[in-house]
Amino acid sequence: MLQLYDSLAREKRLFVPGDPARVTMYVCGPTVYNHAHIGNFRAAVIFDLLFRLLRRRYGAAAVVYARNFTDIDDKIIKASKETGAPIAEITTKFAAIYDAELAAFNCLSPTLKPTATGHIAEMIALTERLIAQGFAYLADGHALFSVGKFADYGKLSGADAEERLAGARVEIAPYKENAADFVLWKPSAADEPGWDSSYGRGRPGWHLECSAMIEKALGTTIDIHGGGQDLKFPHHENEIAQSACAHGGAPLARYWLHNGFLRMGADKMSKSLGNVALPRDLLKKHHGETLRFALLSAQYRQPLEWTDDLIDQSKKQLDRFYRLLAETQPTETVDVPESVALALEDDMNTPEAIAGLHELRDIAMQMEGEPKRRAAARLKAAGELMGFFKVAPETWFKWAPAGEQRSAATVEALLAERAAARKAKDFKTSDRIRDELAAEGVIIEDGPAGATWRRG
RNA sequence: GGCCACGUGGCGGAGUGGUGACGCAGCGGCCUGCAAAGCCGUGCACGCCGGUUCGAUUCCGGCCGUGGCCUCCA
Repeated sequence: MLQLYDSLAREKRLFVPGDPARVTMYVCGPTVYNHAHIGNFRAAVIFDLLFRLLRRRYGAAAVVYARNFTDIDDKIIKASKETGAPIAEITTKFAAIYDAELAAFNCLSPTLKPTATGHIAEMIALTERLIAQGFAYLADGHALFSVGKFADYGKLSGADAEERLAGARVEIAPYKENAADFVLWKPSAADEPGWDSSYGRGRPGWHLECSAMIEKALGTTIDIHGGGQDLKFPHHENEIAQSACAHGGAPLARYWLHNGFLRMGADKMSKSLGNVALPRDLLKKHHGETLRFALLSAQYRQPLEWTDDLIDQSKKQLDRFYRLLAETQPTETVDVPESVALALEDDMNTPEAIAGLHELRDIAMQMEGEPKRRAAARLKAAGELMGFFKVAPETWFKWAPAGEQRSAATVEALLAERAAARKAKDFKTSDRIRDELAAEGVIIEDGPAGATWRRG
């Protein structure tokens, strides 16, 4: 019984897909003109988790998850003009980086990764339909959506458009019939990229692409639409309006999910504030799985403080789990224990699920032999559902940030030297070696079977 | 100004009308040559003021504080 908080209904609702044999989810992806920041990744990781939960419940083949790349946009045009690089080169590059970095966070690849430029014809057709039906109009080379024609406008964001605009700081474009109307299509200057349409050469507005891609890739009404809180207005509000009007009133999505933000100190993390942490930099110092754990340490709708301490705590918790897995080497496939599954199915209560992981570990630690192995397998299954335990425990404990680290071979050599010293009860030497390695982040642990080492 | 969230112990962060989150850090102990890991034990937590209630951190009202959206944004 999967329950999800629906932002439109403003309550938790039992998830019932339109067709259990084809469950559809769409999430707004990045505009690919520079590096994503860790806040962007929170959304990606959260919806990856939901993707995993849906696959578990309905079968991997039954879930279609689409996440787009916005690859035509004024910021991209600007980046191209500034760097001299062709637009396609910029967007291809940053889309590839985005995918690769998310893979390091143990995110599964979405089923579909549509691009805006791959759906120009659909966007033009959608706009023509909206114009023909009187929901949109042409003015000064622009195609504009007439917000007044859609009675439910504002339902998602909780305020009608006029109220919002009352406090807006933007100037109203003179060609708009009403201040709240938004652009479907805008004209392109000669030196700007554009496509020919029946209403002139131009390019799509931001909101149009998602409606067009959803319609083409997933259908008229999808099960889940996800994105960050800040996308509610105007982006999602506009998507809802376009799609509903183009589809005779059929809703765009059955469930709307919005994730909360990462905070850096007192503020929201954002590029304009300059307080961003980039996965690109973080991955140089931390394992992607540690960062994934950190992102999941708060419930997805709540704000989360992003600090170095949070990353450290995440690493330590994963160490505890990996330690058990290293010791027991479970390989069998078992069902995900209820404690964790139920927590996740309750609107993705990841903190409670993580508490369940700790409980599973505690249970296993009290056992010996085969029962311990089986108990460890349960922990492994639970963690894997959340996208953890992707690597072998040995790999986990020997992982080091790129470069500058002492090689495994020299650590082993020093360990042998230390073992000899300990045998001779030369603890001064043995402690010196341990301290030396500790200074480099290599931790030695003496056990009954000799010393082992890990990177801290 | 309009709309919307949130305020839990040193820190991160769940949850609940009446005992326990969980984790990190701390403290005491066991284990260890010493450590580490592990184990055991440990800590007057729920912004303030009213109200409802036998009883509120949990419900209601007010206040204070913080944050988000209203402009590209996860």
